[in-house]
Amino acid sequence: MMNLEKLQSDVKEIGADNGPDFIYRFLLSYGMPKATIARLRLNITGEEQSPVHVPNKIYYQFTSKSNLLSLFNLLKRDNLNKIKARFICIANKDNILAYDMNTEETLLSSKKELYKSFDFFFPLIGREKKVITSHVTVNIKAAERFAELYNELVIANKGTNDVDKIVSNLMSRLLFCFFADSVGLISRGAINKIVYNFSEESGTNLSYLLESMFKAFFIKDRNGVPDYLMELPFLDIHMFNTPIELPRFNKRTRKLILEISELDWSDVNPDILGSLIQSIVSTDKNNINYNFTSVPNIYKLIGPLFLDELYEAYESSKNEYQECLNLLNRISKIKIFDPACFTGNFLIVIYKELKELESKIVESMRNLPNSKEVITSSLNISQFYGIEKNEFACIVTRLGLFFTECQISILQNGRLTFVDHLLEDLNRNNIIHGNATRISWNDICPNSDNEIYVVGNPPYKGARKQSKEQKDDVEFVFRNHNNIKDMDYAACWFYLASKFVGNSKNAFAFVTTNSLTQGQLVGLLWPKIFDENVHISFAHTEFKWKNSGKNNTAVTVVIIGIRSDVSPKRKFIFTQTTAYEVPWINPYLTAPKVIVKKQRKPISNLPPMPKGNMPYDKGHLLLEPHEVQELVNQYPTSKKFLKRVMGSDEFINDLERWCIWIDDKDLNEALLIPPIKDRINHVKKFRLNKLAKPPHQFRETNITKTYSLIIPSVSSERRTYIPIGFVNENTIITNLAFSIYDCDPWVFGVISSKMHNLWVRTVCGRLESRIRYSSQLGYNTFPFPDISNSQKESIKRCVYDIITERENQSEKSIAQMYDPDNMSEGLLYTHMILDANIERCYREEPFHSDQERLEFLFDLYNRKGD
DNA sequence: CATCCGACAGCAA
DNA sequence: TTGCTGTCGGATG
Repeated sequence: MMNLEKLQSDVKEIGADNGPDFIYRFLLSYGMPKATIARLRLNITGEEQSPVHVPNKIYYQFTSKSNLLSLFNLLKRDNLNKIKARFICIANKDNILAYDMNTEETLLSSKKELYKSFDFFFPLIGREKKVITSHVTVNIKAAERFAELYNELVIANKGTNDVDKIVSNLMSRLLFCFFADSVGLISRGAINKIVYNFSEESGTNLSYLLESMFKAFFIKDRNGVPDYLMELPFLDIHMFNTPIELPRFNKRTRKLILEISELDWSDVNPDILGSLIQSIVSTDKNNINYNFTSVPNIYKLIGPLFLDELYEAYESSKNEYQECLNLLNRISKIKIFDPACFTGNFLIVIYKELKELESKIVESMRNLPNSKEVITSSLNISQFYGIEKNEFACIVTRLGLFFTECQISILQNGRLTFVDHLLEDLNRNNIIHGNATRISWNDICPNSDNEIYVVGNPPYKGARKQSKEQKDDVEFVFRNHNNIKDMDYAACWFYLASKFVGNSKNAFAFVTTNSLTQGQLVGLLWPKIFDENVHISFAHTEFKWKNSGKNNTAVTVVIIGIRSDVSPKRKFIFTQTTAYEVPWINPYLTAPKVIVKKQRKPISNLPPMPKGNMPYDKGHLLLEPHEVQELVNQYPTSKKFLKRVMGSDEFINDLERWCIWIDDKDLNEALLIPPIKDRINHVKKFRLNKLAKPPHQFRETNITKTYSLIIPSVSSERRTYIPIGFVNENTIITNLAFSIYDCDPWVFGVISSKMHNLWVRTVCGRLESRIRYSSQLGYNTFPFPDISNSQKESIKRCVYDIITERENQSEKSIAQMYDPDNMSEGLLYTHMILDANIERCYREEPFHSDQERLEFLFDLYNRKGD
């Protein structure tokens, strides 16, 4: 067992020393044998940049380049999977980027501070579970205390009008005070001291004390400021310049304030700040989910959008004084605009990044022999624009940017200088409180000749889950279009941003739900976007949402970057481990140039595929096996009115479920059975004013005479084939599966085929990443040639073979038979034969890859559409 | 009439 | 708490 404390202190020492032996000493502390390290050293050919590689453990490359993320993207172009290592690391003189191939986490740190995240590399010493480092716990503690204070105040002031408003007003002023305290805008520890000394322990006069404190900041001539507040400076901050109503305090809330003010607020990590605020405002009732974007995800977005390019420009111009000056000038004019900024994570991270680039340029210039004048930084927070609907979050963004500016100033000058200048920046305020779907973006961030980059993570909300207000917003944004009621809320931002960057050299990129790149949304939204003369410039394919908050939202996201057609750039599709250049990126975030729209009827010669029957019953027409037992035992005649039902779950996992199924002519007889009558009454109640269909029946009453095909609408994406099957006339298929009634067996063959499965995976929607079969999108659009009877016969034989093969293992459920890790050879073989038969319907020459199959299908689809 | 979706939902390990 | 995998209902075209 390794001594973790020693490990951490070793990493700290190695990072601080930062000699040329960094990686070797690093590996040594993580328990790598001395012999291995000696061997690694031998491999070095003298080139500074040759990588250090311990197979299956770590791959480390040193670089002289300053932007590690760009280099990481570059490395992805050769596919990280080819490098056999758990950790991929890139480092330059000061910083290190590490990527964990298993957990897909990215760590970006200075070498000096690497010890704070030393647990990131625990897998190297055989520990998977991470411990939380003290550095992080302090910040989380601050966040939790702050949220606790908020909640306690709301409880303590219950009954007061506008409690939330009053409390959040106070919270923003307190947040300001704690930050101001940490950067020395107020003398350090002053807030804690004043509250401790001059308020009653019971908290009764704290409200009054704080009021006087806030007032004191705004009295320029200090007239009327009580002696005990004289150490507070005059700070002309417009957004706090109006008196506010304060909540009542008690012993507990006073104590919390004291505790919070004792914590160190000097580390404005936007990630932490975001989690802090999210925990406070995420209980919001106006149906907006507040989520902050993690720092690694922000980097995924800003790199390809503009940062990589700026760094390239820097690398190529750092030896030319004039070119450096031009670049500085360019940076000082860039505008960054987040129209859904929440607590400003994007803006703060980008501000820091640009500031760092700027200082690198300045440093390069100073070192040039012909360096003339003294160059100083000119990038400032008034180049950062934002819109945020939540007022509190909006204020936090302003404060976050301002204090980041203060911190950088302290870092560069050793102390806080030009305070008036800084305050002026804060007062200029380009962070607007408002609804981004309603106000003109151009008024907030005026288009000019200079570059504007729009970034962010706009709120997602599916069409059926939007509030009335959000629905109206969508209607308003797309007021010039028809057929827009199924838009996701986030689509508003994509459309408005496309209008904003169209025909300019501006560009935008958003983190967003993968729903926008799938299923019906593709056909609904993207043609409208492309009409604005823009195209997808880069994309990061889907990954699971993650941030450092407590409860991670269950959602799968993508990153999409969009540019105007007048200023195209090289196009890249990124995955977690690769980056490849493509000539074109479609809304599915793949390369072929195609958009598949919903079809009412099959475009090929295939029978119609309706959805199954929907109970629409709040469960009252459905019965579990034990309920059937009880019912039949008590009322044997009820047997006549019971049928098996099958949705996806029942079919795939071999579950038994029953329903009440009554022909109209038998209704009176059925009503004689009290439990059935009872159930029907419940359904009647539920359907009141909703549905005309009589309450003893499902909403649809389709039934087969012979056999019907069942196709699950949602199923696991891990299976090679979407399992489908036949059911007889005694089974009712529910709305959770599709069906083809009285289905000819050769159709089973078409739907089971690899060709069809590929098509469905590509053009249908998903539930997160699950397969979501749909008839209008995947079946009706499927291009399949007209085939002869003899072709149908041979497909039929393949189908019978598959069915026989399934019967041979009938003790298993479909899920077990099609378990991707455990499919029987027989079943695999019969499917393979079927695939070959189906593919011969398209052409004689065999297909060599799925890529080729898809391209062939898209081509056929495009031609069928004509 | 009948569909496609969910900043998901619910269960098991 | 994480991993796995499909419910349910209804506004919408």
